[in-house]
Amino acid sequence: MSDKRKIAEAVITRLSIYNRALGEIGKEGLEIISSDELGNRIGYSAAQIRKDLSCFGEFGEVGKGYFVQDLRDVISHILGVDRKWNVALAGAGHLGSALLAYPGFKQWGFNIVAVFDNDLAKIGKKWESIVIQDISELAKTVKEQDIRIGAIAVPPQVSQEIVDMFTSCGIRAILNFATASITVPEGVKLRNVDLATELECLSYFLTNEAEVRSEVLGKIKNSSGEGG
Amino acid sequence: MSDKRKIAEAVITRLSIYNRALGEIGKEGLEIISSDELGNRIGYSAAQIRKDLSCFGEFGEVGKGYFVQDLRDVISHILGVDRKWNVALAGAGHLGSALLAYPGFKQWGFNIVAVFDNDLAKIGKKWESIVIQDISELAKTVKEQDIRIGAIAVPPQVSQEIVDMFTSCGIRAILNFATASITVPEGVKLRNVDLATELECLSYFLTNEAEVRSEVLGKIKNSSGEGG
DNA sequence: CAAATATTGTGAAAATTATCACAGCATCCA
DNA sequence: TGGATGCTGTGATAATTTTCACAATATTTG
Ligand SMILES: NC(=O)c1ccc[n+]([C@@H]2O[C@H](COP(=O)([O-])OP(=O)(O)OC[C@H]3O[C@@H](n4cnc5c(N)ncnc54)[C@H](O)[C@@H]3O)[C@@H](O)[C@H]2O)c1
Ligand SMILES: NC(=O)c1ccc[n+]([C@@H]2O[C@H](COP(=O)([O-])OP(=O)(O)OC[C@H]3O[C@@H](n4cnc5c(N)ncnc54)[C@H](O)[C@@H]3O)[C@@H](O)[C@H]2O)c1
Repeated sequence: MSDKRKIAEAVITRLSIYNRALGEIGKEGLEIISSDELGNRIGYSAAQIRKDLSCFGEFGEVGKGYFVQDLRDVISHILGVDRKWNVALAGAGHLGSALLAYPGFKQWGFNIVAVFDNDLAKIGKKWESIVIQDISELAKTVKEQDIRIGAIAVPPQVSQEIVDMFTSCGIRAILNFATASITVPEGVKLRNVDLATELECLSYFLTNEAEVRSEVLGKIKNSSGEGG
Repeated sequence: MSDKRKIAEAVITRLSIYNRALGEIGKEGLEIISSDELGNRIGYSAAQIRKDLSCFGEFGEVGKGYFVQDLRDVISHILGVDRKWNVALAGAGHLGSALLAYPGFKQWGFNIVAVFDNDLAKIGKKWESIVIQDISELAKTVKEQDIRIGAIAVPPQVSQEIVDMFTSCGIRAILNFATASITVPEGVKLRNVDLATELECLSYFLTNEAEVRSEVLGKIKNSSGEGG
């Protein structure tokens, strides 16, 4: 059942999680895995996994399970990560530098090919082969370098400005680390990495649920936010 | 209608977002705001906001709206952020250092009071008043310093180990930055900050939806991941 | 070979979540 | 004063998401 209905964002998020798990499983040398076993590892139900996959096609072998490598290739293709993406980073401060130094992005196929700041002390400095550019060059560079994804690591007060710069030069996908309420035009996908919200959810849990829940401690549960 | 039913995690996440928006609105000097206007700013429907709040009580004034400061206080209390929380950080590498240097946490009431690593070159070094400790001291320090939240910024391969250390010394709330499939016991809340997943969702969007969506560009939409 | 076992893919049912729509109250305005 | 307006809180309704449960088919075992 792989017709082109609107797929829920939650499905995509889980696909990404399945994909990572499949990578780990592959490294262990396992060639085939059932939805049940995969689910146990990552804390989702077998039915959920099968339903999610069924949005895109039939990839399993009845009575057997899924070929780990094949399923991985399929999911990678669905996610569009069987290619490289060029990423621009705005803000070369503490967080921006950590992101730049992080080899994970490149490994996953997301290349930070340009970095922008407005601090004269930083502009012109190099990180590996990338020279930090003046923020005013953003639009030009985005076009020249075929950049499709923008990452935002500037202070909250200016984050909306940067979003606007990105969207007006054609960027359709933005990863925002600034803790601010920002807005994008329709047709642009924004994902927020919002530490304040993460911590506040933990705080809520500790305040309102932790005691009650801990009574039933013992069983293992999932790894994706619903640990209780 | 504020009885003690199980509240959906999504509600808590939004509460946190409302709270931040209320902070910004307060700074602008506005004293009262309607659910409708608040919703417009952050991309949620007025009904959604009212429903979410109604899980906890009645905080608005009919015909008027919500007192910005009062609602903020109420939400802060619900989230349990009208107090301080002690946080332990495992891993003082690139990301760990950025987190340590980030003043936001303290401002929000989350104090990183202890940092752990297993690299002898790092152990003993100071960041402001915090000395990086050997990871083996984790349990002792967590108890001594009344630490309730653990943050994980170690390499993926060892992240599950650290989770186990945290949970076995009583930590019930964990914020994980390592890109790995990890698991926690029931009664422990885990939130993952998973950049791989974030980027892969963007990649999916660019690959499968961006062109179609961009036809209807123009209208402003919400700021929380559903920008399309 | 037949019976037992494993596992998928998927309709149907259940559960959860979001939206609608409006009664009811407060405020404003003439 | 009284009618128009603005906005909340919520029951009802709609939509979405997850879980269930099983037919269909492959594999293993004796
Ligand atoms: N550091 C963290 O661990 C962390 C954690 C959570 C959230 N954040 C968020 O990430 C963002 C960056 O945090 P940080 O700690 O790196 O801050 P930072 O101050 O170290 O870096 C911000 C950088 O943005 C640059 N900048 C400022 N205005 C700019 C503009 N108009 N155009 C281009 N560049 C500009 C600054 O020169 C600086 O280099 C902030 O919004 C912060 O809330 C950071
Ligand atoms: N840096 C980033 O921007 C970034 C982005 C996304 C995800 N991450 C994830 O965050 C984690 C940390 O990334 P990083 O870039 O800071 O890596 P890093 O290598 O710079 O830092 C890891 C730190 O953990 C320490 N460590 C290793 N094993 C340990 C153990 N058993 N006990 C205690 N400490 C130990 C190391 O000594 C090092 O200081 C990784 O899991 C990575 O996947 C990082």
